[in-house]
Amino acid sequence: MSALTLAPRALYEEVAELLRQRIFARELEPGSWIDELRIAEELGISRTPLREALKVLAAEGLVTMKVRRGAYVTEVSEKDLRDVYHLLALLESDAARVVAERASDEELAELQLQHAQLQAATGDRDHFFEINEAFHARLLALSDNKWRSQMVADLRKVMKLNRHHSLFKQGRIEQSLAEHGAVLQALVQRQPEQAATLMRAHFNNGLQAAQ
Amino acid sequence: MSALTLAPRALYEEVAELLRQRIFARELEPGSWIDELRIAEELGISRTPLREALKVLAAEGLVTMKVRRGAYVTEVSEKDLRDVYHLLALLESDAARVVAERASDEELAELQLQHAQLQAATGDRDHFFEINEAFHARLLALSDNKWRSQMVADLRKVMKLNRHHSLFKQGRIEQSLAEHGAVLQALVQRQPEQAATLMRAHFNNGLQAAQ
DNA sequence: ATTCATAATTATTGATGCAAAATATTCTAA
DNA sequence: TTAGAATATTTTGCATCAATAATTATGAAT
Repeated sequence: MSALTLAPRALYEEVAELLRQRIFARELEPGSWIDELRIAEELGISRTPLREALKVLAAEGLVTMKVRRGAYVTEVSEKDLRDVYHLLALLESDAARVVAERASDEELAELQLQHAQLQAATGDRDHFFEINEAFHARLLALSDNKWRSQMVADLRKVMKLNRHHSLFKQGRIEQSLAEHGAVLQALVQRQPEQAATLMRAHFNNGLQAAQ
Repeated sequence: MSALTLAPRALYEEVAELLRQRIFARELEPGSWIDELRIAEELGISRTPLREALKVLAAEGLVTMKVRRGAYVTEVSEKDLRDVYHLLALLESDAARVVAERASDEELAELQLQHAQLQAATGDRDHFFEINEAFHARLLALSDNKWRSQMVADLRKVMKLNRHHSLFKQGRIEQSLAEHGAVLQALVQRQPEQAATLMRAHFNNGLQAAQ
């Protein structure tokens, strides 16, 4: 990949990203033990940067460290998923409230553009999912609180760990699009409480669909 | 400490905790570079567990890693502090709402006991601070969402990084105690929205005092 | 005297090696 | 045949070592 040479990251960062992808792709299954030696050999690296990467993932909640037992892919229970959705609803609805209050007209127009792209992507599930994430990420960025953005990013990673992922359900895509549209309308009309309420509902519906 | 032998942790965990204390004690100042070699020698350990500890602290937000430049103690700006307080208000007020709805009478009685201890500690600033933290931690635990507890714990660490700490201000202790009492009353009277509102006010006042 | 280039020093990053601990296996005894 | 103990193997965790990158200092040229 050419990006690696252009934006040089430390090896442990690269490894952390690769492990994330393997975890989300279920190549590393929740509950399973992560064989340091095997992966280090496979990647042609030493255990040192791999161990540092595992500690980063542990802080994100994707893996769980056990003393003298090594690293395990975190298992996300039904209750965990409910708890995570609860927090995402809380944090992102608050973000929507802030954006409705403080974003510029240009920034809101940008969100509308992204929503239009989302509308055009209902046919391609993976593409829809990608743009959907970008929309939420942009809203977060507009709410201008890097700590919240970081927390939401971590929670979303945990959410993706669970096999019952809302957007995987039939019919959820259309409903999700409609809910996004409603939130967007509230944002554009500068109705903070309405935007927050609709965003909360969006997550509650997502949780319903995931169960 | 005898606890260390009873609950054996990995060395990097011990080191992480020690670094946290040094950071909070301002022995390591915000913005300053962390000399790995020096600290490793000082502690009589190798740099490997120290580096792993630094990555844990980086994930918590206490230190910032720069590529090929090592670790720096995070500098918390005024805006950062406002943003962190905003999130703490959001998360802990929600926790108060949940506790008012779902905690058992015994659990609420336990909180009342802690509040009584807080009342008795207004003379000793450090002691008051300690019990205050325990009260908030207990409330969080009762709200039964480990992801929120983890996030709040991380945010509180960042908050403690800032030199303008609300409880350091004169007169804030008495006000803080009164606000705690009001929250507790709402909890005992099972008024979720009132508890949430009062908790939000508690944090907003804390932020005012910190500036 | 100042600026640019080169060299030297310093510190981070990654690899390798070793010891301790935990688990699995095998052997013996009941 | 099964249970328990001892041994062997596997794997983590820490230390040491090597290499790469960055910064600073020194020297030369304009």
